Amino acid sequence: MSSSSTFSRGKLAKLADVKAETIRYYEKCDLIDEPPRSTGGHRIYSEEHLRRLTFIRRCRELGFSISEIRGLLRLANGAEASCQEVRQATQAHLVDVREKINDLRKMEGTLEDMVKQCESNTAPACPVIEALFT
Amino acid sequence: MSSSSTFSRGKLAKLADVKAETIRYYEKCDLIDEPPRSTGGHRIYSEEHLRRLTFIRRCRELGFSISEIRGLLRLANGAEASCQEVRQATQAHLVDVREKINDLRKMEGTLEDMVKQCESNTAPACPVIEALFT
DNA sequence: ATAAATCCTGTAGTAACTACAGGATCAAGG
DNA sequence: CCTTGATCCTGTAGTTACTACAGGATTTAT
Repeated sequence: MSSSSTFSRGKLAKLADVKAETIRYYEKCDLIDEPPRSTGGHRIYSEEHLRRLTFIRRCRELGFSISEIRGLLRLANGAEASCQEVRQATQAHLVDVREKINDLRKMEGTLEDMVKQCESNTAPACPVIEALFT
Repeated sequence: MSSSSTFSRGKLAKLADVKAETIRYYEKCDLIDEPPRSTGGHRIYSEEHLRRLTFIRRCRELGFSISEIRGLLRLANGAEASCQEVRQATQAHLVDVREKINDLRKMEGTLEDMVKQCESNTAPACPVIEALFT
């Protein structure tokens, strides 16, 4: 049933679109299991590792922290009725993301004002610098 | 002319709305000058330090990095014709901020979709988790 | 068989702080 | 003046999520 390809760390990195060193880091963080080794000590990864690593990368792209991902992985591998918990975690994270957007919008507005002030300025001194000091 | 109050580190921290330890950190980063010391070795800050620290805090609130602030402080203390350079630095930073907002908006959209999928789900398994694995 | 590519480990560096430990000093009250 | 509690001193280590070595060993390709 399951194709049973195996990969070196570098190959897995390419397939999952993650840097090779990052894989070692995720192992240290207990996000991915220690894989079996070759006789020479090289890590040998499976399709399952690839799946899991892809999941982790997607979550990181969505801004989940390592410990949040740990939680999601627990839910993913746990009992079936995890959908509600996943939704709650996602919603909580959504709140964070929206807060960050709000903060950045405020910054954007202020920076826009600063640029405008600079543009309309004819005096020798910079009014923006002055304003920031006050 | 200039009132010449002096402050301890803790007092300065409160006045500038910055943590006391952060002041020491900024000194190590060369953002603020080493102040004179009391006979016992305690730092003695002046109004000028307060002005500068306030400037730094404002900039941090606008998302400027320490090294960007170093640049702005150079402009602020330098020759008069710095307004154009300040505008350029601010505009460059504005581009960064807008990029971050865009990224976060994308995250927001995806997270909203995930929550919706979770809400309309009646199956035992969570479709979101599945999707992230694929 | 040999050379190039990849892998191994452990450690240190990044940004911008924050949090100690173990003392010394300062400010206020008695 | 003296005590006591608050604050200050230094240096170091921790935080997050990686990234980048150094100095070898192993694997892969020719």
